[in-house]
Amino acid sequence: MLSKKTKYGLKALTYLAKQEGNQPVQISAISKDENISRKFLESILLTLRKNGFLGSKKGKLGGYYLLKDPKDIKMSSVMRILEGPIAMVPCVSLNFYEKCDDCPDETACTVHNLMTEVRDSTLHIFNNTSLADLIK
Amino acid sequence: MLSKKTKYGLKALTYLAKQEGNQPVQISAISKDENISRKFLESILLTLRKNGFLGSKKGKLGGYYLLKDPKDIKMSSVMRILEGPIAMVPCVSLNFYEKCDDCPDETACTVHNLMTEVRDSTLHIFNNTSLADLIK
DNA sequence: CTTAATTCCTATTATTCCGATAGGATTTAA
DNA sequence: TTAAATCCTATCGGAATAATAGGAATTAAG
Repeated sequence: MLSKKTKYGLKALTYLAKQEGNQPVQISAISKDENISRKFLESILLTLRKNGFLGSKKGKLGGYYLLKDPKDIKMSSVMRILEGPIAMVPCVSLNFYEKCDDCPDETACTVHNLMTEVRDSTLHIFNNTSLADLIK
Repeated sequence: MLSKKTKYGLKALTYLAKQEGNQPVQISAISKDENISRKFLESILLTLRKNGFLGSKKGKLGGYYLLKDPKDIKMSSVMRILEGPIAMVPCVSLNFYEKCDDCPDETACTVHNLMTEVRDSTLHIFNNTSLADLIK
C-alpha cells in the first residue's frame, strides 16, 4: 500500500508543477485545494525540500516551489524519498537491501525471485515517468 | 511491503509443491525447514485451506497437501487471499476498490493514473506466474 | 481402548508504524 | 512593528501486523 505521505507528496508536486511561473505557493493553498491535512503536508514538503526537490521562501508571501524542471523529476527518486524501497521485500531492494532472517539462500528463494520480477517492472515505470509526464 | 503472512504462505505453498506424491505434510516440518514460527504458520495454512488451495488431514500423521495442480495456482489469486489488493491504492484496485476521501475526480488524479500503470504491470506478472513456474 | 500426535479454532498480546497534531522559534513583507 | 509564513522537534492515538496461548476435536497405531 502506498502511504498517504507519498500520495500527498505526489499530489503536492503535481500541484506545484502545474503553476504558472515558479512563484512560491503556500502550504495552506495546497492543503486546501487538495484536501490534505495542513500540518501533515507541512512535514511532507519539508522532507521534499531537504531532499532537493523543493525550494522554500520563509516569511510573509513565502511558500514552496520546484527546484528542478518537472522533466527531471523521476518517479523513482520521489518514491524512494517518500515511500522508501520500491521492492516489496527488503532482500530484493536495490537501495534499501536487507537480508532475510529466514532464507539461507536468496537465489533459491521463490519469493525472492518472484519479487525481483515485480520490482523490475515497477522500477521500469518509475524510472521512465517524470513529473512532467504526470501532468500531460 | 509484502507481509510476512504472504511471504510465509508462498514459501509453504512452494514447499508443498516440491513434495513427491501428495502426502500430507505436517505444519511442524514446514515450520522447521523454512524457519517460520509454528503457530503463525498454522494460521496461514488454515486460511489457505479455507480458500480452497490446501486440503488437510487431521490427527496423527495428518498434515496439509495441495488440492490443485501447481500449474493451476496463479500468483494473483494467492496474493489476493493472503495480501489483499494488488494495487498500491484502493482507488485503483479491481477487487478491493474504495473511493478516496480527497480526490473529487479520479480520472484527473495523477497518482491514480500512475498507480494504474503499476497495477497493470504487476498484475500481468501475477496472472502469468503459477506455483509451478516458481519451482522451475 | 488408550495414547500420542496432529489439526482446528478463538482469543489475546506485543510491537511497530502511520497519520495526524501541538506549539513555539524563526524569518520576512508591508 | 506586526502579521503571515516556514521551520523544527516532539508526541499521541489508533490500526495493523506478527506472534502466542490454550484447549477442543480428530485419528493412527499399539
